[in-house]
Amino acid sequence: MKTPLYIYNTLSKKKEEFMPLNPPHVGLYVCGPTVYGDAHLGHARAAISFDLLYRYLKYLEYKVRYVRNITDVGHLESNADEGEDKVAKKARLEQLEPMEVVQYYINDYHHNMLRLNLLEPSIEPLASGHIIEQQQFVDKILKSGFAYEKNGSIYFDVEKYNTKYKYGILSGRVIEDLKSNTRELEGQSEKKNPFDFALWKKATPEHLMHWPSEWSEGFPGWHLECSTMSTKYLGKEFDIHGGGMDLLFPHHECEIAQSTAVHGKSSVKYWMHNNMITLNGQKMGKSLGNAISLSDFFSGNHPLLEKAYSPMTVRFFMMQAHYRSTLDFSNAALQAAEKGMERLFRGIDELEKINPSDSSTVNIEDLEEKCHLAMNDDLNTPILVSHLFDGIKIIHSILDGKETISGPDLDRLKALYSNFVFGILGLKKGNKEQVKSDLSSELIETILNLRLEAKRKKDFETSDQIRDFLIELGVEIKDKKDGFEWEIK
RNA sequence: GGUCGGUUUGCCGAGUGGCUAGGCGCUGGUCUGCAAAACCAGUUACAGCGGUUCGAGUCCGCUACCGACCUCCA
Repeated sequence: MKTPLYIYNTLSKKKEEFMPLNPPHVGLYVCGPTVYGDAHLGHARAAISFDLLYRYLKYLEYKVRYVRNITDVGHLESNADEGEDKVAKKARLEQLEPMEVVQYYINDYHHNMLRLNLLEPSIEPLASGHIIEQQQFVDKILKSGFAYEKNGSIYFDVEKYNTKYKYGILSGRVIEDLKSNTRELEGQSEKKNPFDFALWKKATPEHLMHWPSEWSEGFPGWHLECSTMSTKYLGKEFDIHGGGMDLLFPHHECEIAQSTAVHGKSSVKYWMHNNMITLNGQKMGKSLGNAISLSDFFSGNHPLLEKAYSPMTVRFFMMQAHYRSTLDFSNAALQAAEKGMERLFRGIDELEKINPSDSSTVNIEDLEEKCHLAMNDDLNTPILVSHLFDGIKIIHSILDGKETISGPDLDRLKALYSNFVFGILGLKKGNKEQVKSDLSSELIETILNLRLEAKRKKDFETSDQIRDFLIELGVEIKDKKDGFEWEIK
């Protein structure tokens, strides 16, 4: 690769050249979902953003270990230290075992991620499976002196930490501001400061999920699981930590504090954050009640949806925007993406019809270089997509006889689309091709041949009747010069 | 209130100070028995005001509006 990969590091607020700690190995950790509700468009944004990164790193021939966790405990509601565990709450409401709730939503998440054509992470650890490790981590923080015990709960001492290190390096927050701004809520008297966060929390009697420890029967704090599991599987120092921008503070800031307290420095070299999906300009979020689930998108079963959108439409929609920009949901935008993607796929299909010439009048190498440049510039997929559409114009020009392409260049162009569209953007074609191979497709073609015959005999009444009949059944007919093509709508 | 980000052509959405992003839509054309589909062409905007510069969506300042985080969130 002529140009190196640059990625935006939230820590430095700059695009930095990506240089792995131990090439060709790359450690990538991404905050996955808290499994207490249906996977929604926001989950898809994060997952797809980092799936893109994962795919591109692999394309660049890095050996990537991709860890994406699942939060199934320790994630509290309303207040990080006093609220009720989200999973436990759901379980109580639905009279289910907590792990039953967890399993249900993990299945839902996996199912939807698979439909979005996400590659599976190398490791997908559950917080509940790492209680011992988290307790050990708490122990280390206690030994480092940056935590204190109160009534069986362990809290991180942010103020003390701030005297030796600096709290707030990622979010740009300063502790003095936090002192004046952190909202005072009731029942926080256990903590020295309101911005201290729980590492281990003693369980109240109604709390369903708890484990024994030397401090109390309790459960780990939310921020702890990511510090524990990322360093367990990727080492004390690793390359990339990703997640949604909404996790930047306090979650990721606390992770940095925890790791630094134990290891003396932050574990993460590059912090990457995807931006939010908005709905009418407002963040789409579970807690705001305006999140549309992925299942709804795929079925079209939601008052705000004018129709069903395929997983690939959703994926392409996101690829047309940069991962660090907010992306506003609308039916118009989704439908525009759907049509654009169809045009892209049609163009790629046309590739197979090209006959190579002795020489090229088109510059495929240049196109390829532009695609790489776009991706190397902090994964600029909108620019990449624009180049891919330029390539589609080239394909049509060749088929029109306006341009020529040599055999090697044709292979190169095919490889380009295969690599970038299917490999890196992670798009895949629908199942229309499958339909074409079975009996019904043969029937459709037989009927269309009869129509063609009628047209030749200028029996337009019959041919139009057949056309109306098939359109009624959802078959789209595309008349060509000497024949026809068709598609299931 | 504090911190940070945004305001781009009808819509979505990129833009590294100087030459057309791209998609959708729209208009015209090609093809066609008609239509549809497809393809081709056209469609030059950068919230406001001031400044820096030979030259500014692009840098600086101010104003207006919108949003994110500061509480769980992808």
